[in-house]
Amino acid sequence: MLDTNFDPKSAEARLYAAWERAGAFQPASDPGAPPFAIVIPPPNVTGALHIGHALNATLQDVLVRFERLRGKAVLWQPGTDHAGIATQMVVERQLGEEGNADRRALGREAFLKRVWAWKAQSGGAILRQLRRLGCSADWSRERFTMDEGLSAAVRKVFVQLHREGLLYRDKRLVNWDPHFRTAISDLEVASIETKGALYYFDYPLADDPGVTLTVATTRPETMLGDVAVAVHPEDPRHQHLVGRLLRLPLTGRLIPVIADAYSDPDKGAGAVKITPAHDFNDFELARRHDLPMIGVLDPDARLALRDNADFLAGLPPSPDLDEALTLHGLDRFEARARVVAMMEARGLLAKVEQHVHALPHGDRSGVVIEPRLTDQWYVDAPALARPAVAAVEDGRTRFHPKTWEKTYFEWMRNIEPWCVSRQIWWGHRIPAWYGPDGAIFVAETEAQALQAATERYGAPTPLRQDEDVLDTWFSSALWPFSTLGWPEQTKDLARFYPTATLVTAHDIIFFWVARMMMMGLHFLKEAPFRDVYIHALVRDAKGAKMSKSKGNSLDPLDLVDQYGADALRFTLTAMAAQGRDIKLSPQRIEGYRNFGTKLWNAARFCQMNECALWETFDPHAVGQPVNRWIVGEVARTARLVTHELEAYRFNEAAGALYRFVWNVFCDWYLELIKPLLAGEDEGAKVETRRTAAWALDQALVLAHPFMPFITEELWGRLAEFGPPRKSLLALSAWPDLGEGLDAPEAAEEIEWLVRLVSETRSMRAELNVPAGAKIPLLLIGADRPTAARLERYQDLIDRLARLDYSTTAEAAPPGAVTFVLDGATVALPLEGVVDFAAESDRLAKEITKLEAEIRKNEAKLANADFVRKAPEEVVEEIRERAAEAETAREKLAAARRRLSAAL
RNA sequence: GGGCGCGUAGCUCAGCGGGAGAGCACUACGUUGACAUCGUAGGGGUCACAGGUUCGAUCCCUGUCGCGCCCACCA
Repeated sequence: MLDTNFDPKSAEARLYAAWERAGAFQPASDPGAPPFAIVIPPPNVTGALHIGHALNATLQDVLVRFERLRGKAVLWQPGTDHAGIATQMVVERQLGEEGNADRRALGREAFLKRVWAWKAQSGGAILRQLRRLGCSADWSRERFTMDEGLSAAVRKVFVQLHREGLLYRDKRLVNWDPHFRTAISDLEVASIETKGALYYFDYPLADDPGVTLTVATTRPETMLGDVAVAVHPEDPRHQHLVGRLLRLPLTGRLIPVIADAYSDPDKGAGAVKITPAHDFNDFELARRHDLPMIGVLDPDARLALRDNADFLAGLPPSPDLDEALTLHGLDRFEARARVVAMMEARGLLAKVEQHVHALPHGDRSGVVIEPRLTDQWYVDAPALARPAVAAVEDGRTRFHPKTWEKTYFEWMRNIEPWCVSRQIWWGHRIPAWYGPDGAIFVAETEAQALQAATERYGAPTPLRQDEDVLDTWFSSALWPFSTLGWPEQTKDLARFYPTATLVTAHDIIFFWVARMMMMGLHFLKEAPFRDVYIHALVRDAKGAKMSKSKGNSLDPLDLVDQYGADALRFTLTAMAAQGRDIKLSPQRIEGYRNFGTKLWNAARFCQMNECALWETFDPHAVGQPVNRWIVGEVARTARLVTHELEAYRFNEAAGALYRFVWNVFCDWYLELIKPLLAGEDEGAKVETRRTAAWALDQALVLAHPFMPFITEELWGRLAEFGPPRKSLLALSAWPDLGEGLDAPEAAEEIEWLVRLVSETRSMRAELNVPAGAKIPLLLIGADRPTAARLERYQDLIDRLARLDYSTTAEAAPPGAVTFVLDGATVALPLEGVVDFAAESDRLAKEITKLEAEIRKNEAKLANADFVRKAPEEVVEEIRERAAEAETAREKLAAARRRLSAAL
């Protein structure tokens, strides 16, 4: 016998082990089974599960379990990401906390050993946590972005793109993170509103120091790298200065005034200083005007002046220059203050204004990003983006909800070259080697590079490998095919690529989805997935994105401990409506935990009543109306849940299931069959037991994707009294019930019954009839079939509505309260039990309500346009509604008259 | 500056052209042997505001106000 509660703590691990033992998570070997593959968005290998992962994984597991039950060969590919900067950051912090030398002092090899050790220690924890949620990924295929196979894929992609001219080395401005001392991509930069100051500097003319041109800057320290001042070509204020030379204060460099439309007469001082090595716009402008580029910051964003040949070139010695050189080695912000002071001392600081502007910050380091001129590797993203855009345009890949396609297009159509090299150590080392003359050899192995070098130099020549590693997202971009064995042409690759659905949050559409699309289309010629389901972000109370670094994340494992995995899963699924972010509350989870308990106790009831599954049970063959009705409801619910899941409306699917189990099966069906189960009619009893068992069984299957543990447990436990199960629930079959099971006449009958009971209960409660009091019920003016129904369900009605007896009658006795059901009047003789004056008031209120309804409907029907233009069935519906309201009003008015007479 | 989304019951949120919904919270009643993690009944909403389209608008369009997010060249 089942306990009154499901105990997740004792059951979850046991059930999970049973699934794994049965190989339930491996794709079906049946070659005829249609494939269905999902690759997991690989979490950071050293990370911990947060609520966003829980949502993401739950939705994938719902789909995967659903499709597995539908008989597909399902592969949920799990794995983890090495997460370059993030992981390196963690280990560097550890080194710091231990008081150890930093990574540079430690050396590359020793440092990497540390990271691998950390990975060995903490890596995989997050995947174990996913198991606790019930995730049915095929763990036997777990991959890691830096394992041997995936690394081979990375090298192959790098080399091939390079050979095709789609990957190249270039010297351009990059977003430089001075904290990590590495380049980062545009995407890893976040604009943050920052308070600063706008400084107005006067730059004197070289041959007429009395005349100055004022420029405004938020970054005074970069003036040391100025190479020009630009004014707008049509700005009358500065026309006469174009072509003349300014003497840059502090350094004495002679720089030209040039005309360029980039300069906005309305911004700042109307003339803008040009520092090509430290500003993206200035860089472009310098290219147009063939200006030199003078970098004045080192990798730590300190001023680099002393041994800086670019900076010193052509500068005559001077006391000013000597003073400027004292800034060497100063941090950029310190230098900023010093430069301002030096300019002020020379009377060249015109003014200072407070200024708020958006500054780029490293999303990991949080420091202000410094544009810096460096050599980096770039992927020709604009070229790769074109097919990726086309694939979504023509519907080969579809986003759900569709609105995200706009975001995708917007970014893809304006994409910039992707800087893929990183000056860190944890990651895929760039497979490029340099010869003594600077020649570059890109090859998948060092041996191949050396071979190429030998050919080039005519003799074996030592090469130096590129020190940098690749952007983490470079390997993630290959995930849908590298995990399947590519570049080998494996059976898995042939079977599961392209994958079916990608499930992810919108914050990584650019980082990941777009890049998988680019790489998948380029290397496999097919988009990596047919559907992209974008789910909500789980946010904190303030609506801020949850993240480990902010420390505002909830721990899903705590919630699992507290409520069970099923409750958390059902909650997340039920809240996963498209298009809105989720704010999670424990109360909500509690509510859905109770739903599990409800299902459990429904099963317990069935068990107590010996509702065992009958192997040859045919739902088409049941005869009792209540059984025919529930069979139809099961079929309807199965169709609905299927339909909603196919459309990725997880919340609708969960809602349909919830309503069926609680509001239909428990609230009504189980109550309605109690007399049958306790009755004398053996035939009806047997049929009802089998039907109840069948309906519950179907419900378990339908609920399994959402609540795998409790349903699997019930599936097993219920078999203790019936025929043995052929398989675990996880490997059973999804209901495929057509419309042949619908039983409209049975449904109408049962719904009438439900309304009669509900209305009667409502009446009793409203009139404060004590819950224990048994009262009679009289049905007046009923047609033959309705009267027959009353007779057929008399016992049931009496029980559910707590009646003394129920019967048909000619007329209501004088002292009776009444209500109207369909065409008939229901009378409850309550003389002496209720206050007739109060009842009269109640009737008056009801009548007023009905009159309002009648007026509304009649006004509609009187509107010729409505009758002419509205669809026939709508007009008909309003007519019926009006007629019903009118009958009800008449009956209630009559009742009120009787009541007055009785008083 | 550009874009996306949201303002519906006390709270968290569904719904989205034809009679306003759920969960929780609240009120009253209830140990009718599945379930008190429960049952029965109930209160509670000019569906942000203003225009428009329509026979009909919470739903579609426009605008306003409020809130959130993404993107954007640091004068």
